[in-house]
Amino acid sequence: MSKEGQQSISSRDLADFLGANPSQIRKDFSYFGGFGTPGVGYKVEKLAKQIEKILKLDITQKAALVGVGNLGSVVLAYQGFRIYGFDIAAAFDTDSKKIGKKLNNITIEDVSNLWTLKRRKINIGIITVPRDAAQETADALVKAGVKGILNFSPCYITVPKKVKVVTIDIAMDLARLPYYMPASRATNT
Amino acid sequence: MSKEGQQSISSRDLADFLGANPSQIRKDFSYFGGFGTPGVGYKVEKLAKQIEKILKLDITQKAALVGVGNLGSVVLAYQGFRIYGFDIAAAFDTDSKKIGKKLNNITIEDVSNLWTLKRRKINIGIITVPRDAAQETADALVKAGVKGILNFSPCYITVPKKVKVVTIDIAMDLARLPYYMPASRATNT
DNA sequence: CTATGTGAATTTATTCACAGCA
DNA sequence: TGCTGTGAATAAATTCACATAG
Repeated sequence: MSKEGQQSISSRDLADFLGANPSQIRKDFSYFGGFGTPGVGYKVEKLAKQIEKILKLDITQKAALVGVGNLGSVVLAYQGFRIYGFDIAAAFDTDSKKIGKKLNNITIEDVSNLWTLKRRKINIGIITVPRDAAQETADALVKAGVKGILNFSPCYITVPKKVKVVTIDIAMDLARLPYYMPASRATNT
Repeated sequence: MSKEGQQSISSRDLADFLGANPSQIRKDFSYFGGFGTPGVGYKVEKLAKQIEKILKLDITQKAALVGVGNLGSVVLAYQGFRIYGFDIAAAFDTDSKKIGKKLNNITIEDVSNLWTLKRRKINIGIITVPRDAAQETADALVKAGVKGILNFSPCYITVPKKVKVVTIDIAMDLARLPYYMPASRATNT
């Protein structure tokens, strides 16, 4: 909107755009102080800046990726992570055939060197290992002093509460669609 | 658990495993009739079958993917979709250089042929086009008679309410982590 | 007038607590 | 005894409704 020269937007239009209720929009923003102008709406530029600040997308932190398999390689290659404040600065794997190889300018290291993260000021871990290895990887990352974990393995992992985990389980999302699809009634008969 | 020979599991253990509250587990299951045995728990096999049935993962439906770009190719290649009842049976794109090519045994077709979906009994659409094209793609899919849409574009799309949309926006999930990370305090000072 | 910000009302989700079954 | 299923109690999220600012 900013690029298109739009100056401001109302909670109603924002709600339409997002498929939500206008009150929801206003209430949510109000929790962070409220930055709209009565009678006008929200200044697009200002709103964007505020949201960036609230979500802390305005600062970049170094991250280490563990598990350079199929998914891991894709994540490593995906530069879009920078927008969200993640700078993938290191990659680890257990496979000796991969260790030492370079991918996207990052040399793959042995997971036994995870402990060096603290020293290297890397405090986000990205888990892209198979499910069975997810918990031990998380443990190692916590031991290495990371403060946040992005978990791509389809499982719940346990960490001390000072560490924040965000699990991204596409499979879980996928499984939602069939449930809502009316066509499935066909098998109920 | 079933593979490991475990016969049954209690709501407490299930809750621990998922990071939830036992009551939550029992309440949720009870909405679908309740299939546990007092004093014992839930029979693992039976539970799995029930959940499959509830989520309708036990039936497969044909799906068409639109947008064979980076993401689209990955999705097309990912056979794991079958588990969730999706059988990707067709792929479409606008790029004439891609049309006619084969990928994973599927010949890429011109999007202008989307209307053939109804005839081909394909009633799920998978959107992997750039954001700007997402809404028009959704419109075309609805016109072609799909009943469900899996939207990988980072935007809200509008469809008639008889059509169910599940949007998978990894970026949105990613953006959550920085917010919760304590280390970010560094910039607040 | 228009659209925000926010208490109050409402709705929805979660948790408690316990009767009753295996 | 151990654990489910479920009403009742509690907590949380959403929506209403309106006073108030531009």
